[in-house]
Amino acid sequence: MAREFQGPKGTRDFYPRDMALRRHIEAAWRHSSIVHGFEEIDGPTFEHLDLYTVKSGDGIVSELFSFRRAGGEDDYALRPEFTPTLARMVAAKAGGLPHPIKWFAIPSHFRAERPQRGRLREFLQWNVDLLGIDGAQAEIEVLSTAIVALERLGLSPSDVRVKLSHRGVVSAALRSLGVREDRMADAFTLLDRRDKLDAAAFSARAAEMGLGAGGLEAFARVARARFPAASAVQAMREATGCTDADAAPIAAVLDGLKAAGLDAWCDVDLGIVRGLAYYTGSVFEVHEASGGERAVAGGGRYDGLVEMFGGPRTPAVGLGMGDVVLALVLRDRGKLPADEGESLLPRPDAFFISAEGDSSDRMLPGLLASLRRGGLHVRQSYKSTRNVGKLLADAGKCRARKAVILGAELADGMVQVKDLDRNEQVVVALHDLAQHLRGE
RNA sequence: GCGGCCGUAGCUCAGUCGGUAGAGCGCCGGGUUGUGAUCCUGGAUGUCGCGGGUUCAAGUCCCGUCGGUCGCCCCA
Repeated sequence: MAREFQGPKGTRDFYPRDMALRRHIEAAWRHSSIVHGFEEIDGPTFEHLDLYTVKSGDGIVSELFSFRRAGGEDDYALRPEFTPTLARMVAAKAGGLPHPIKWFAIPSHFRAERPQRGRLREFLQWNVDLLGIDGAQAEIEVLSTAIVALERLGLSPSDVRVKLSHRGVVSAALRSLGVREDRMADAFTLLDRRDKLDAAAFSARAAEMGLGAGGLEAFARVARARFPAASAVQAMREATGCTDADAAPIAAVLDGLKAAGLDAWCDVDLGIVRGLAYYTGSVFEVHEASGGERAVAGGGRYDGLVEMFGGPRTPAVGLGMGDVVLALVLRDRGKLPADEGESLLPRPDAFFISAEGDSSDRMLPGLLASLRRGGLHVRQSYKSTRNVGKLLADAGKCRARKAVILGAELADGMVQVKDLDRNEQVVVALHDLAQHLRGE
C-alpha cells in the first residue's frame, strides 16, 4: 500500500535548479576562502551532546536535535553550529598545527526551532576561522573573506553593510556615558534589544543603569547610530565621550579595512552585541542595507574558546554566514537569475539527433562515449520520433549549445552542427567534430 | 513552546444554496511539413493535505492533526 511522505518540517528538497543556486553560493564562499588562504575542513554531522552544553549550557538542549542510539547510553546531537567542532579539532592537535590556523567549512546544521523567514531547521553555514593572531589583522582577513564572497555574488556596499563593534570599546563608551559598572551586562542586553523595545520602554530600562537625562539621550542615540567607517572614530568620540585610547581596537580594524580598500562596506554600530556568549573583543554582523532581513552573517573574536575545549589559550576570530538569509537578500536585491536557477545548470556542449535511420542509430553510442571521454558534455534524445523539429525542441529544453544532426551527409562522413544560440548551421566532418564542439 | 493566515492536478486557480472534480498553462506519447515553430491526435493529471464529526449526501460546515507561511520566545 503506497504511503505519502512529507519531508520533515523546516527542511528543504534541492531539485536541480535549487541545487544549482546552492552551488552558486557555495562556489563564492569556497572561492573567497581559498584566495584568502583558508583551507577547507569538515567534521562529524553529530557530536556528543556535552560538546554543546559545555559552551552554551543545558538550556541549549531544547534547541537541538539530540538522540541516543537504541540500546546505547551516549547522548548525541546533530550539530547546531560548527564552532565547538572546530575548537575540539584545534584542541586535539594543540601545538601540532602550524600557526596561524586558517580554516573554513561549509557544513549543514540543524536546530529544533520553529521555521520562519530566514530560519529553517536544516541550513548551510559557511564558517571562516583564523586562530593564532592577536592583532586586528585577523579581523581584517576574516571580514575581507566575507566581503569578497558577497561581492562575487553580485552584492555591493549599497546592498549589504558590515557592522562592526567591540565589547571593550562599547564598555568604555557606556562608562563615559555614565553607565554604572555593575549594570554593564544589563546595558549590553538593552543594546541587543534596541529594535524590540519602543522608545519609552527603552528609556525606562536605560534609566535603571544610573544614567542621567543627558546620558540617557546619548545612550539612546548611540544604540541606534551607525558611523561610516571613514569618520567613525571621531564620531564615536563625539557621541560617547570615549577617548582615542578607548576606541583604539576598532580604529585598528578600520585602518586595516581602509588599507585593503574595503571600508566602503563597513560601519561602526555599537548596538551590535551578539548575545553575551563567548565573544571577547570584536563583534560584527552583515545585514541587508535596509535592515529588513535577519543578519546575513555574524562573528567576532573568541580568544577563550579553544581553552574551554581543553586546548591551549588561542586567540581566534570567526565568522558564520548562513545560506538561507543570504539567498533571501540575493533575491531581494535581484542578484539571482530570474529563472530560479535554470541558467545556472550546466549546459550540454551538444545534443545529438539521429535523423538518418538505423545506421546513425548504430554509430551514436560509440560517438557519444568517445566525446564524453574527451571531456565534452553531450546528450541525446530518448524519444523514438524522427521528427527533427521535436528533437530540436528537446535540445533547446536542456539548454544545449549546439545540436548535431546525423543525417544524409553521414554517407560522406559529415554531420550538421546547429548553433542553437545563434541559429546558425554548418556542415562538419566527423573527424573534426570534437574539435569543433570545443570551439577550437 | 505560543499566536495569525493558508492548504483542490506539476503550476496558477475556479468550484454557486452541501448533491461523487473542472479550466488554462505545463508535462508525457504519437503523427504531418525535415530545423527549436505551427497544425492534428492521444494520455496521466487528484484519497480536494490527513483523520474524525454533523448530514440521506461534505472540496464546501465543525473539531483535531500534519505541512507551508508570517510573527513571538530564542537566536550559538
